[in-house]
Amino acid sequence: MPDDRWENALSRVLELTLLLGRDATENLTRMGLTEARAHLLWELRTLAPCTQRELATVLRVTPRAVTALVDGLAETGFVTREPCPTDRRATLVTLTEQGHATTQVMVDGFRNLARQLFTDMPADVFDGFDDGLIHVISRLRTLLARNQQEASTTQAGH
Amino acid sequence: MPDDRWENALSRVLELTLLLGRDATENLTRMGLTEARAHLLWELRTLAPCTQRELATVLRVTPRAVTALVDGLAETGFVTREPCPTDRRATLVTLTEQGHATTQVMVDGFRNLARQLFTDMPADVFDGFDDGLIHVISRLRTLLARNQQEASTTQAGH
DNA sequence: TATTGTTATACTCTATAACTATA
DNA sequence: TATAGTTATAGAGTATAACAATA
Repeated sequence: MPDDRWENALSRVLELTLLLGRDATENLTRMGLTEARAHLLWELRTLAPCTQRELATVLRVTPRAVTALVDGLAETGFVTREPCPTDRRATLVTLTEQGHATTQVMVDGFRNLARQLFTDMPADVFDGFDDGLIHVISRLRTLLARNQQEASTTQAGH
Repeated sequence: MPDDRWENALSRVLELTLLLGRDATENLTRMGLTEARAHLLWELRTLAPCTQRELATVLRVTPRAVTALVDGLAETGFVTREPCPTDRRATLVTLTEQGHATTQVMVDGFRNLARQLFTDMPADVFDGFDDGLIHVISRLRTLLARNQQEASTTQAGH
């Protein structure tokens, strides 16, 4: 198989990420959310109530960034902070009623998008698409793990 | 087909975008680039020399943002500004030698990634994956165009 | 001692608005 | 008048470092 076809496919993947990002930003803006805050809310949907430390880990940002994001989400009424009963250093972030309603809108939007993207895709194409996704994600995970390893050995070398 | 499979596929697409972003950020950081600056450089690869106005249009950001990005890229030696010979208001952004070398590294990385992602994907799976991408991108374009239209009519209604 | 979250500070990206120079 | 790019200003997101409270 010529490399051209692979490069075209990867170009399409990148275009897809651009278009999805554009769609998401538009919809989130209408809900009064940014992508970073929506990402936190999305994780909270399954993790709440959870500590800011946990959020920092799953979002792959610093605790400082979580403080800022939770500040914003609390000011706009999506979440509240509560003291953690078992660890007085920690605070638990929970969804308000508005926060629950908003994550539900996000879930509905997600399902709706899935339906609109795939509803009239031929079954055999869908199967190949899904298998391809699994394959590509697996490859990418391997690559990232390898980079991670290289980075840490490089650091150790200093 | 049950909606579950569509939702799982969309989840995988989102995961893929996350992983690709992580990989890109890591590689770009090593080159002394951010994603925004790399995006501008990537467009410059085919457009240079071009005006900042053109860059603002293709990057979908304001002229002000382009000024800031070009400032940063010029300071770090990737691009230079030159007066536009046909329009004295405009400036042409061109790639320096370092800029050319860097975009070449980016292209090589892109090709390398395509190879690593698809090299041992069965041909029939690849075909389905690629067809699926085309289908999904087409749907998404339609959706975005519809949202765009709604937004402008809503605005006109005021 | 290690961990949780904060304050202090700074950098990048982006936007709007007002302005200059040019078309 | 309209356009290209800038300055001024502001807000969001993120990072590092120093610190307080707690484990």
